[in-house]
Amino acid sequence: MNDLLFELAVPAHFELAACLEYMNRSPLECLFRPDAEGVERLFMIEGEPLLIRLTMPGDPPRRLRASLLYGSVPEDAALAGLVRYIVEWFDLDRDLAPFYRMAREDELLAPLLAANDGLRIIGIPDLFEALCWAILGQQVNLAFAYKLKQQLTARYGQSLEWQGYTYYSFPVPEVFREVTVEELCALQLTRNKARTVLEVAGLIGGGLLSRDELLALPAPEAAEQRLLQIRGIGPWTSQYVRMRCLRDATSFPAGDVGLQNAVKFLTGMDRKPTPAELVDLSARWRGWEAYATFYLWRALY
DNA sequence: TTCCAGGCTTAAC
DNA sequence: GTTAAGCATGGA
Repeated sequence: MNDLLFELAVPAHFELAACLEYMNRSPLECLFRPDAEGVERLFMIEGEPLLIRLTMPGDPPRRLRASLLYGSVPEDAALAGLVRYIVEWFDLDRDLAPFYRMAREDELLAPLLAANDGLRIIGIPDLFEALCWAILGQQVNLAFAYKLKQQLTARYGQSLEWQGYTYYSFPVPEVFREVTVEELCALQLTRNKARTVLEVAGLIGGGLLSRDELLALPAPEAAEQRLLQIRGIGPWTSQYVRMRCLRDATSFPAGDVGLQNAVKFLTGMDRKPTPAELVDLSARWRGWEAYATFYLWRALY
């Protein structure tokens, strides 16, 4: 089966190849499967698995095509939700022209534009997944964060085996209702991470926290404050979620050690810049801090 | 062994 | 409000 599901027009400054290069950064990524031409991802729609492949065929390729590899064509509402997910995943409805105009003149960003032309912030549209990914990534190296995510997903998520490969979807918050901190610690989460994951699962599963609610707040800063009320979620995590899930282009995780290392490397500093120095530096990226960050991260890999 | 990694909390000033 | 110390785990 390889049915056309839908096609989307893509904006200027979008290159699937650049996005795939980013998505391919870790062989331990378990929630999607990128290759040279496209990416595959498992969705669970009303309990039914749906395996999708995204490509950009044609020459010149100007449309993003979603093909159905496994499952049955969803009904209109579910299909619309899937389209929305793809748009948010690749940040397709954002006009990047202003960012490119600014970044082309920027000493630090210009070389990164050239090397990553058409890269967009790869989003994590699902709030629970985004929060968990951020929590798992606190204070550990990325390889280990991917390992934690893989173990959590394999244990509590759903999967589909198709043509010899196992695809996974991230667990929904509800499955953690009876899960204990000890069970998560067995997956190598620290007690703090385990407690925070369960706390967030309870809030989202209980209807006390949602992406829509955060987006409905008057300002991104308000969403950040809401997330900061949760024990185990600090400035970095909430800024990260603003950037990857709430799609706030102005979010700037100044405390991010990856960002610090990228700036150190690109400027030739003999030490990492302090968060305060990064905030000062980011003034010239105003309005596009999250995109600057995402591109700066690319200097590390 | 030491140091670092896409931090957070608590206690002390 | 700001800073320091403790935490906890794997990888280089």
